Amino acid sequence: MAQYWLYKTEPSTYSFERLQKEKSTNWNLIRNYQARNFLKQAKVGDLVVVYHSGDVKAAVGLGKIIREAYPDVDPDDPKTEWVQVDIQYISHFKAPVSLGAIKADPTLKNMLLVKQSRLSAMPIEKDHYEKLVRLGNG
DNA sequence: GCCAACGTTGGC
DNA sequence: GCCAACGTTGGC
Repeated sequence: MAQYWLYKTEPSTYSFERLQKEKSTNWNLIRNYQARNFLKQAKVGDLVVVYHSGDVKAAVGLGKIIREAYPDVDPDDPKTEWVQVDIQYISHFKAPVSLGAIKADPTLKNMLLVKQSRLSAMPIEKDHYEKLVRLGNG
């Protein structure tokens, strides 16, 4: 059974548009233990909601895991076992789901995204995933 | 092992 | 630009 994740990115660093153009990418440079532990749990076929932080502040579309966690060696910190996963572009939402809309939704406002704003990779419940897709695709 | 100081992320 | 919420670092 597929799991559902929300991965955050700063679009000036790596945008969802760039993922669309490249079709797939390695999701790397996660340097937070909690987020890394979630990356390690990702399985091929899991679905990922991509969220743009910064100026955009909205869930922008969907991707899926195509390669499970493998080493992401940090030259400045080679002894720590950071990991990356590969993700494939699926689709843009017809309309991005803004943080405001997420906070306004009684179910979605309980997501870790809202409660723990610094976390860059996190699990989301199936209900949350489905609600986000519904809001994004109308 | 504790905790104060500092750094980072991300929303406002 | 500021600040809240964390995470990390380093002195003790």
